[in-house]
Amino acid sequence: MPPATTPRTAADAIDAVRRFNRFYTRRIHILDEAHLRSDFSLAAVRVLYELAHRHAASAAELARELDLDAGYLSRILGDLGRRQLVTRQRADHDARVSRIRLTARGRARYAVLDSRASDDIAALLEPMGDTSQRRLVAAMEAITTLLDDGTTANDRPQNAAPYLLRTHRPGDLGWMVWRHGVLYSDEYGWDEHFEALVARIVSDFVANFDPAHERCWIAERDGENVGSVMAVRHPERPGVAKLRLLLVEPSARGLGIGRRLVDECIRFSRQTGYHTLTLWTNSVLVAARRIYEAAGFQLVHEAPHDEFGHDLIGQTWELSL
Amino acid sequence: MPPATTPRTAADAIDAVRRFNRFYTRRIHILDEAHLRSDFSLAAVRVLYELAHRHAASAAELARELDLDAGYLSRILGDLGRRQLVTRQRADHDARVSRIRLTARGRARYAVLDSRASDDIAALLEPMGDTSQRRLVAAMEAITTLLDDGTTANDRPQNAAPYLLRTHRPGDLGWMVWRHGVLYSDEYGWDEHFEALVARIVSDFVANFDPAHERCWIAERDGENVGSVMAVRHPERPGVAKLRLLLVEPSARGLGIGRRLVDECIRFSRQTGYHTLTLWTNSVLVAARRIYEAAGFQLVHEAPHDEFGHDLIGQTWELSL
DNA sequence: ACAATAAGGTTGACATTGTCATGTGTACGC
DNA sequence: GCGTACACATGACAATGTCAACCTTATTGT
Repeated sequence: MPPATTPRTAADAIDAVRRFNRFYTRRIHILDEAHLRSDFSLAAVRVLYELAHRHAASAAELARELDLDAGYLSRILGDLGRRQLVTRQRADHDARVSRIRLTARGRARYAVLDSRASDDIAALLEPMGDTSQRRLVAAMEAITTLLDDGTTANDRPQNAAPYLLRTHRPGDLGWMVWRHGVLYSDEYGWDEHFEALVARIVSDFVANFDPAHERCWIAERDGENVGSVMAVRHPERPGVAKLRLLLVEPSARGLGIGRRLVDECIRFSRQTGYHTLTLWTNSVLVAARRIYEAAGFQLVHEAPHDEFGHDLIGQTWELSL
Repeated sequence: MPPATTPRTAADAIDAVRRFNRFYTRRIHILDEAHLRSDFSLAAVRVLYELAHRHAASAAELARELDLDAGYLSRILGDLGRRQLVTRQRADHDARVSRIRLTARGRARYAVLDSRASDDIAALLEPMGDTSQRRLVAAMEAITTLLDDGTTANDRPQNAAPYLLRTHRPGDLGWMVWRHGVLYSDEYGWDEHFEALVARIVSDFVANFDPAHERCWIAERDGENVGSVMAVRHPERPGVAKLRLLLVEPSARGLGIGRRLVDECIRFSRQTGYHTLTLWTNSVLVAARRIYEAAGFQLVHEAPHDEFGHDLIGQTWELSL
């Protein structure tokens, strides 16, 4: 998984889309080959699919839905009818249109095709691992959602939030170390000591984990992690929670994710019974600072330090809950 | 389409993939229509594309790459040749194969097609907004990466050195935590305690780092990390080095990367003056075990443990240098 | 050196798939 | 009821894809 290259220009995005089209035209040929092992054409299979998933349909509906030529479709239906897989009868309300339905026979034939296709996909997914599968499915759903709007029916409600928060899963903690390391190196030139600090925090989190009083949130979009934060018990001060490892991927900034993560932390800390939420940050992180200020945090302490390979000013912020 | 749900069962994942296939077969028809406004067939356009993006090709290469019937392709090329868009000449090294190249004319014709296709995609993307565009591209890249490994990769010839080794850079240590967490969870069901252990190892590595006697290697392929290992001083036994965090991505297995990483470790340890190289692993990791055995490591200790949420047998292996 | 075999490419015959124009019957507004 | 639009069917045909036979050149094994 490459660090999801964000397109810099419109041309890059266009290329990426075209590259995907080429990739998927090749691929779809391979994926859709269930029909090759049957005596149905791809078009016929698609028709059968549509019929199996709606009670009855008119030819015009099918043609529109599948983008088939009316004449061509007529012939496909004729053939399916001859093989007694579908019935066609005049619609009551309009003698021009024909109600097309699958016969029991047709339904049975389709079931075979269907399970064969499922098996094919299962074979594709099987060696893949849960994490990858989830990512694949999420990415496919994202594409569908993003492209669907214009052309196909707008029958879907406005998908509410383009991201979701969840607690951590295997791999997430490592992801946090990785992305902190990469982004703070890229954006501020911090060295590996920062990455090591994050690794330490993460490992301590697991070592001392108290599910009732501590939590880690991951912001996920299209199956891809785009943000994180955790709330842990302050090691020395009872009743005080510590917010740590707030991060939002550059590609997902400006959506209010950082804000949302901090809010979630505050809500949790308050509800859990802490009286204070504290955090340590650095003066150079201005975007984060704004979030903390807006949430009501007060700057209580500042001190210069030179970890991470730079002269920095560390800050402690606190919020009374 | 429901708001990006994560699949609960394998069946859900299969359905999701099939849904996407159906969606994209419809969609690709619409996206790829640039060729409809030209006097080239889709297949011909694909051939032109391939030719435009490589210096020259043989018919067999094209047929393989585009999954076209040899006879069909021959005819397409014949037609393109007649229209003076490509030239075909015998290859020097093998009189059976023909070197096929685009002529200047062909290049010009392709450029028109190409820009038309770009315009189409641009029109698709234009109303979309930056964030959505980025999401779309990221999702497409994710799918390509996830699906590409298995099938298309096989077509790729064994290019000489498909990977390179280097020492670690910012982000690499976090990457190691992440991938260890994900892969051991996917493949063996290990829990976050393993991930935390890796994070601890990584953070200790940085805290005590002695560049002259310790090192971390990353295997990189196509700019992507695909493997790792590190050699560190044994904390208690002077003169003993420890090999840790050997990992190879599933997509890059079978290329001898694991072997190579271990060899590198041995070479380094020997050269640095250690007298022994030791490592801790688990009996379930059979692939790794084979590498250690082949490299001459001896099993010196075994003990059951139940970290990581499973009953496991830990093993210590050693090699005299 | 030579036969057997395989690979690259071409061609003819053919099947499948898709397109277009046209025709028939029906619905509907005026 | 007349004109127009729609649903569907059909004929004619073009485009696309498949298969097997064939020629030529390499490669392999003996």
